[in-house]
Amino acid sequence: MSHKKAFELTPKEENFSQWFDETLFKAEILDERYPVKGMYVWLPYGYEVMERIMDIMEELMRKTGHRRVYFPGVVPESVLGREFRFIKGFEGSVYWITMLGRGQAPERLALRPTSEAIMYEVLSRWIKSYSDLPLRIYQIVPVYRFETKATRPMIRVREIAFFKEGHTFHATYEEAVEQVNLGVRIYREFYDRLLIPYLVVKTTSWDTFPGARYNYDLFTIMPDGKCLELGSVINFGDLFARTYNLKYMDRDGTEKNVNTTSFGVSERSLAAVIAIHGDDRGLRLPPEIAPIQVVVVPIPIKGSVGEVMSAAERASSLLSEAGFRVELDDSDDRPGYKFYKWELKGVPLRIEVGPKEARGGYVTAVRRDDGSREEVPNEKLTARVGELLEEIASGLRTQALEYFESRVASASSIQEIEELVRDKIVSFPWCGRESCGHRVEDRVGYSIIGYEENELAGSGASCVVCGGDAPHRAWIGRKY
RNA sequence: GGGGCCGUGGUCUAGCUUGGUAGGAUGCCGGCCUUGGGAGCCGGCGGCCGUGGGUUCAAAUCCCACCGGCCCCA
Repeated sequence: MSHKKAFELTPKEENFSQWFDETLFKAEILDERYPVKGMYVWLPYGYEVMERIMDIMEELMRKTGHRRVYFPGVVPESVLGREFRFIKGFEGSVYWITMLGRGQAPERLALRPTSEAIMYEVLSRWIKSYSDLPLRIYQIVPVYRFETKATRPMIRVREIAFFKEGHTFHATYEEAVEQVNLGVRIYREFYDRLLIPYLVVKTTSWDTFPGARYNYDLFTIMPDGKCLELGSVINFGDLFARTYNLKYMDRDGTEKNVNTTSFGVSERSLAAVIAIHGDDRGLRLPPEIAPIQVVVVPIPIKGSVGEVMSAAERASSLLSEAGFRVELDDSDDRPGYKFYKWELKGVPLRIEVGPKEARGGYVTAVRRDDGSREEVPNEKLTARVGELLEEIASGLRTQALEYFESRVASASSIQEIEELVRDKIVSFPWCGRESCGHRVEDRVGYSIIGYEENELAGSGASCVVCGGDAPHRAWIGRKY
């Protein structure tokens, strides 16, 4: 490996994994050098981006009637164990606390791998009547999963540091169905605001979360052509309720089971932002989540240091007063060095102020999304910066969509799937029968990611296996 | 889950085959000089060579185990 400068990256196309790891470290998102496998340190800059992402999520959750709570991170085996009924082999991916101080724990305790069991244990005491329903809560906490040898920062981790898990409780199955649809809408809006293209699919019956009636997953496609699951919305019906004794008294005086759902997203949302928008120079952050939206770089030349610095300061404070997040980089480094540094960190807009600008009453604005530059007169500064940030967001969205489109394809026969799936995520018509689904998976060698239900209804499409009427559009491809 | 490769100042790395004073680049600190895409010069700082054990007069180097990382396959 040849030597790289502090801000230099392996080209993204050449080796995505390496590009991703280097970017996380050099842009100061994560420190990967923590000595526990699958766990990473979040650096201030990375934490700030993640906070802004979670702010969007919280805004959406509040708007839709979900309230934030906190439940403990430790659960006794006897409580978690009831869940194992559904989730075979789950025990093997739990972090167990077996010692308490110097002594053996009387009962093993688990670090939460997810919080259904923890919450349901308590909620059976909260929920007594139909008037206690619906109940919608969420929390943002770390969860622990001892799985996969092949850990990867932010994508396959053993400590999910930012797990937003929503849990809802309903009187009827129909309401739970409505809730799941709401959950999908929330996630759509969330990823729309992150400018990330995605696919919403229902998972196949044989790949559905254990203990669930059905679930929807959101996927995006990473630069190495693999699907990344970005979120999941699960309808448990009353299956968990029966295990955890979640009952309520209905209007008619009879006791009924509560219907439950859960839905979660994690720091994978940031992984997608970084992977999809990033380029060979580093991050390209959407303005909404960029900790610094505008960086002002003064370019002092001997003899004009004073006027350049004061023009830069003026621009910086004007923008700051107008509500933009601005950084004036008046450090001692040379301008070129600063350009590379802030580009790596993904700052959407750079304002350059040199002697020409200072004297001419304007600044030079350079966009991170496409590198284009323009002169902005001082009197139009704040208005134009606002417009530019919007243009940058839409530029990023357009580029991301173009990439996404280039990575998907549709097939109408198994043979076509086999050809296309080599470097694409492929859709195909499916009748919905399990045997036909398995047949495709066996032939193609990958599993079905999920299907868009009734997306092809009435189109006359025929199943790639049996040739029968195919109402569903299924998707198949490589997965993380 | 199966197989392979690797671990040397913050970062990247030479040295390991054939045991004998750990070398460079970058970074960091101080100073001078500079600033329109990673400047230059002078001086300085920074290493129990991943951890533990073994072989040996002597281990970064050879052997074993563990921890951590990367790659390929399922």
